[in-house]
Amino acid sequence: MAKRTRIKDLLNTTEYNKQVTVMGWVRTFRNNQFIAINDGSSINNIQAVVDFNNTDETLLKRLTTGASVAVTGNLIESLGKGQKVEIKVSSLEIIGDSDAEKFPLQPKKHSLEFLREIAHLRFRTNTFNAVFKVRHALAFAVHQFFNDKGFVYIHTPIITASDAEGAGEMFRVSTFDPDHVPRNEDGTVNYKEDFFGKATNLTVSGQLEGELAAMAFGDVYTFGPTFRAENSNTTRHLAEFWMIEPEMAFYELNDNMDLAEELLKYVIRYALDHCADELNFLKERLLEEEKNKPQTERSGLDLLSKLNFCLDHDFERLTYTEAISILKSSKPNQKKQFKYLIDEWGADLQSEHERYLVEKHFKKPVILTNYPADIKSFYMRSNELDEQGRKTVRAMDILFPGIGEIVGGSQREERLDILEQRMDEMHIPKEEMSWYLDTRRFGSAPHAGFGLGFERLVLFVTGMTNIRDVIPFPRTPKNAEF
RNA sequence: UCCCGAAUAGCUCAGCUGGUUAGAGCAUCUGACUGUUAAUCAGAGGGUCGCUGGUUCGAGCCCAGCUUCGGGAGCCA
Repeated sequence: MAKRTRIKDLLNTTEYNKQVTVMGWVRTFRNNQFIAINDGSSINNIQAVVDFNNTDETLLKRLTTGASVAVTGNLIESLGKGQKVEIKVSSLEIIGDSDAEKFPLQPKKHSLEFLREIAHLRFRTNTFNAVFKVRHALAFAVHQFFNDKGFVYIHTPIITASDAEGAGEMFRVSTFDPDHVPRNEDGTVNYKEDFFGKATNLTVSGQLEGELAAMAFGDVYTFGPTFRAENSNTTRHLAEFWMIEPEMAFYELNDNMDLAEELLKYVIRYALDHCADELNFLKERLLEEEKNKPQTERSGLDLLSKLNFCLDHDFERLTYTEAISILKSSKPNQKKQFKYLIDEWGADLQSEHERYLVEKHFKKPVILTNYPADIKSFYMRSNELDEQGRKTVRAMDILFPGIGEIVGGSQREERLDILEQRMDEMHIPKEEMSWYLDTRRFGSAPHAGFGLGFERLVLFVTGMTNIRDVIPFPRTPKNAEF
């Protein structure tokens, strides 16, 4: 094809009176002469002006919303207000027609629910253009952050045989014909006949494999798709989501927290620096949205202020025990406004409690640490019993306003005997995990890591409120379209 | 999975106490206009009221079940 110039470059230029060719999709065609063209390079359109008196009428009729076009013409300073530059069209070609009666996107506001039903076309809207640009920038920033720090990007397997991670329900991977599953004499499924010769699943976490690599490279991370077959129907859960999981040798819990906070601030700053147009658009969009909400439900800060606030303040760090005592004496607990009242140490925190801490009490991101051992995973590093004889582990959760848990991590238990004891207590089969325990048998070392839910990060940075709107093709219970 | 709510034109919604031919804005189409910014003006077309069953002389409206969607909870990232 002929060379094209990206609209983004033209919008920023001051070099007028030069011949340019632009290819993109028609957003609107106004007044029989003004084509707003978008090619995805910018959230902003370029205006191409057609001389309708000297243009074939049937050609003009084909300038419908969604059609792809190539226009060539002189780039000039715009004669109208609202844009700096425009193209005075000398040649116009419709590359692909778009039947106006059938094309579902109109030059007007659509509900996110409707756009979710046409996720294959929603890329063509301003909102999703912005969201997925920011998503890209964040992903890129993650790699840059770790690469600059000398971390090794490890590709952990997507198909796994281990089912001991306990991170959630798993999707089975099998080539069996579901109508003719081979069985053993006792009626159980004979997985020896299956593709891998054993029962296999889609991964729920790359952590255990990450630990293996960390015991050689020191600092590693994974960034890949993760699958949970939980029947979760919320604005914060996906059956297929992307997770970033760094794992660092010779790290303790504090080092782990430092890294997580640094990472989050780095990628947020990167988005602010590289997606100014997009974030500004999303900010305005959010303000518009909130106009229809009662005062009490509006967020105090606009999107950009919220992100900057996050960069300018240290995350609040406190232990589970400290959190319980704050919650115990909190107003909603005293006035019995919590659905689940806090009375005893050891209870798991409900999201209403997490929200109270983050959104009401501290009003900033919070890192909770040292949870009761009973409510956490087997691999987390045990602390000494506290003065009251209570057992905690070196876990940390980072809670973000409006999102809840965005990071979950811990220092890992590096002592073989204690790890094995914990596995026994929690009925985790040690035989199947022998490869994992080898890390503790041979040159064990203190290490730590965490998982960052990528879509939850994108939610926070874009200000979107439903996780289905920050991944191109969301997979949720009863939904695997496209 | 549980609780709450919703489903009416392509989209966003209205539809009274159950009563004649189900409405509006936007979009679309036709025409006019021609420096517009979600252009404007005039006109036209467009409906199995989510599905199944029930109550009733009569159901978009009431009842039951189902489906899908939204919000919240749980599980978590």
